[in-house]
Amino acid sequence: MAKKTSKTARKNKIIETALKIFAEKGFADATISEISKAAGVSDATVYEYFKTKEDLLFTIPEEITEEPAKDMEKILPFLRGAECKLRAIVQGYMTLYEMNPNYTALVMLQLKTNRNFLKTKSYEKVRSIAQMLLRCIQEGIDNGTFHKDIDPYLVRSMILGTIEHLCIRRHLLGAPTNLVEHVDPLVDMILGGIRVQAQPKSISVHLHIADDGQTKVEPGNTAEDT
Amino acid sequence: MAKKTSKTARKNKIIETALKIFAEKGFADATISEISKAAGVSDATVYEYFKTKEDLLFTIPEEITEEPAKDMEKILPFLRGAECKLRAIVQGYMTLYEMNPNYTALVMLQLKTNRNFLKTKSYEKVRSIAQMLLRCIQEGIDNGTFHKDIDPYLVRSMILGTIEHLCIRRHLLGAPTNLVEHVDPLVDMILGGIRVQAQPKSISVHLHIADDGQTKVEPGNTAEDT
Amino acid sequence: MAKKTSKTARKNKIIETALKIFAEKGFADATISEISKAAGVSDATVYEYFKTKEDLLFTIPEEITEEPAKDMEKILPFLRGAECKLRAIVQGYMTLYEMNPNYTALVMLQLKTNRNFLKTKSYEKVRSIAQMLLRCIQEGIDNGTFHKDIDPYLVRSMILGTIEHLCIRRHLLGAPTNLVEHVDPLVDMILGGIRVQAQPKSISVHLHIADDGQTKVEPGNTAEDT
Amino acid sequence: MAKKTSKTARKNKIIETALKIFAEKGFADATISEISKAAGVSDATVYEYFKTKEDLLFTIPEEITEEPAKDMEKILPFLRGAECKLRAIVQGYMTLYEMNPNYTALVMLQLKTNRNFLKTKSYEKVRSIAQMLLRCIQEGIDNGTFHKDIDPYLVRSMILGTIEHLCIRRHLLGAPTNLVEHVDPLVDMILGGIRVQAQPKSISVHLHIADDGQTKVEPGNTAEDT
DNA sequence: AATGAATGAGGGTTCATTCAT
DNA sequence: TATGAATGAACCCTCATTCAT
Repeated sequence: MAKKTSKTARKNKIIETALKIFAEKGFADATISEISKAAGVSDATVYEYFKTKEDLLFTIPEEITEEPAKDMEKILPFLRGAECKLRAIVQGYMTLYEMNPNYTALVMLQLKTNRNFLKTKSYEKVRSIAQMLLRCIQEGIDNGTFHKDIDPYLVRSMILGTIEHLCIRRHLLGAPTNLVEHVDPLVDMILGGIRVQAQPKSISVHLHIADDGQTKVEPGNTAEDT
Repeated sequence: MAKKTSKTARKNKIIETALKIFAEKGFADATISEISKAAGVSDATVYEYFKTKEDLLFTIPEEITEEPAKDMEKILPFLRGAECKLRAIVQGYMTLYEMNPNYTALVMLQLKTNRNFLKTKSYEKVRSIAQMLLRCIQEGIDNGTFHKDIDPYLVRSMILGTIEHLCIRRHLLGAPTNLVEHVDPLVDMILGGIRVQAQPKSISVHLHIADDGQTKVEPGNTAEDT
Repeated sequence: MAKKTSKTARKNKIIETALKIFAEKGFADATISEISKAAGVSDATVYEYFKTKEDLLFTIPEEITEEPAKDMEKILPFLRGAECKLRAIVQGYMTLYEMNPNYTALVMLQLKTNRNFLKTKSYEKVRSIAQMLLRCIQEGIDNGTFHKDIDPYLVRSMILGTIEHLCIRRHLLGAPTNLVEHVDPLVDMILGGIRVQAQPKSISVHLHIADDGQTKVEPGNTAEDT
Repeated sequence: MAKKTSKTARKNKIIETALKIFAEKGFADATISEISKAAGVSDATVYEYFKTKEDLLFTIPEEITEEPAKDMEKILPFLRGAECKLRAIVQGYMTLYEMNPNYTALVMLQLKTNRNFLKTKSYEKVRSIAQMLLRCIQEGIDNGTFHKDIDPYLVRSMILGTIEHLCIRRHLLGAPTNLVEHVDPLVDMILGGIRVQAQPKSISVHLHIADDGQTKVEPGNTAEDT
């Protein structure tokens, strides 16, 4: 009846509500009428903003992914070295997923499943982050940080696959409560698997030559800290 | 009409057909009537064998997973060392998924999504293989092959996540045609990341400067093998 | 629930009911649920027998037209002369429409309007009667009963148009209660307009009274020329 | 926004657009929003001018019929004889319908179908022309031009029914491209069927009994004059 | 006067599931 | 045991219409 809220506010309210309900019950089992009721609008109003139920589904990630993707693009240029960047991207993913459990469930269980999603503008945005990851791996290979003969696509699949697996476990089993704390262990393992000899590490030797003529050699700090 | 086929044969026919159709159209978009028609039975007959549509879905992996799981259990005892076993399990997964695209699509897109599946006998079988993987990682940790401080669950998530990511890519994008050829690159990278020797990659050099003025250099253990 | 009636009986019941309701409220304003309720079946049952609401509509005339069309085909060969046949066909139409007011309303108000109906098997049957009429007019022209230069299509349009106009008036205004009584007036007027000579009616007699007292009678040529 | 057009211009624009769309898609399948968009106004504006969708439909013929009806009323007094007038009216109809295909489709398929239309002011106008036709037939009967025993309503139904049949055929089948060329054939046939001279043909025998004792018989004048 | 925005009301259609035969 | 036949229960979506601005 009354126009209490701005148009975009209404639309966002619908999107938020849909996100919540789609995440909880799954796309197929959620109904528009349930969403509209929860959003405080009528069924018809939902269709004012979204062409179909699926359109509503596909619109959700568009806005959520927008900001993180842009942020990551701003951050990366400030980081030196493929390893740093890679770690940053992984952290970005983990943070995003940890802070948006509903969105995570939606992506993992409803969107990745959906063939039509691949044709979507939303998917383009999602993909853009995945492409940063790929470029970063490629960069590491090109500048000799990573092994020449690794398959960057495989590495990316390892990273994304792991993240997704953790997210799904978390959603369905409640398993790893905390996602971000897996960033370093994960990245370290990945790096351990693709890094060309922990090069610099091997060089750091600390020589302590004592007055007494004794020379004491201590191992360089090569330990990774997790 | 006439009983041309044995009861189990009928049931299997239904399961096979359901697998195909569920994989192609998704659980929600497939209809019982479509499946029954394709299986050459009536709708009602499907309900003779399966309590509900979901029951039919959940029954599918039970039989398919049965044999591979048993095979793996037989094979593992013959293999020495966590690395070997781990490689074998990965190969088992990849082979299973590569040879059964429909089953793979079903697992990746329909079953992993479904909360109810977790309560299923089928899921138990699927889990049993995942548990072998976990035990094998744990074994590596225990006997010093793998780093003490790695999280075996995370490692398993890496392995399974990567496999699943490859499978989904293959299904939706047609991307990696061949799955099995990724076994060694994947396992090697994983091992590179968790193997104990990997740590000391760093070329630790021990300098013993003796009183006698002699300096003795000993090579550290740096062996990496990719 | 219980199968009280045979399958065809059910289908016919639905058709009858639909005929009644479509005729009363119009296709657009009638609802399936209304029809199914009146027919004593469920909505879903209607869709067991008919693919869509429009399919149900189009199926109706098929059966109703079937018999009259066949009857007319049997009758015509027994009639001699285009005029007789034409009169018979008109009587057939009028009788059919007079005895089936609902069907008439359906045809006049719902079907004639509908473009899709033209692609229908039902329409073929309806057309077949109209074609008999056309052939009959053509026959009259060919054998000299009717004027050579009349347009048989126009004549048919006159006949059918008049019939339909009467039917619609009757349905909407209640005007001519009786349709069949218009058969002869209508046909006579039509014949009056197209007959080569107002043949039988005109009693043209030529009297030649000869000198010899003989009176010779010759039939006169009364040909009309338009 | 800006008031670019006068109020009546707006209204007319809506009416014209509605005519077009109703004619093309049918009343039921056309939507207000479609019409308003095509007319360059908002949905709500349509409702400023017309109370309901049906009201809009019913308003359409009012203006279109107005002029032709008045014209015909002016013309008729200049014509002598029922036949002339009848022919003029038929020509009026045919011309109107030939020149306004959308209007014709609307009348034939949407308005004649609609019970509510009968209660409309628009219908009154439409009827007024039909009444002229009736009066003209009656006049012919009264002054002996037409048979005493013909039913003027039936004759009118013949005329209007034929016209309408031709119009519908034209609209749905594209059949007679040209309507006006059917005026004379139609009217001639009608006149042939109802004109008084047709009857006496049969009776008129001219006997010339000559002085010379010869009796000469001449055929009566049965020729129709067109 | 004009409209953007919202919605009530409803309708066609689908399908998993049941049950008498 | 197998199934033809029936349906209850929903759901997505549309649109004429309203009203505050």
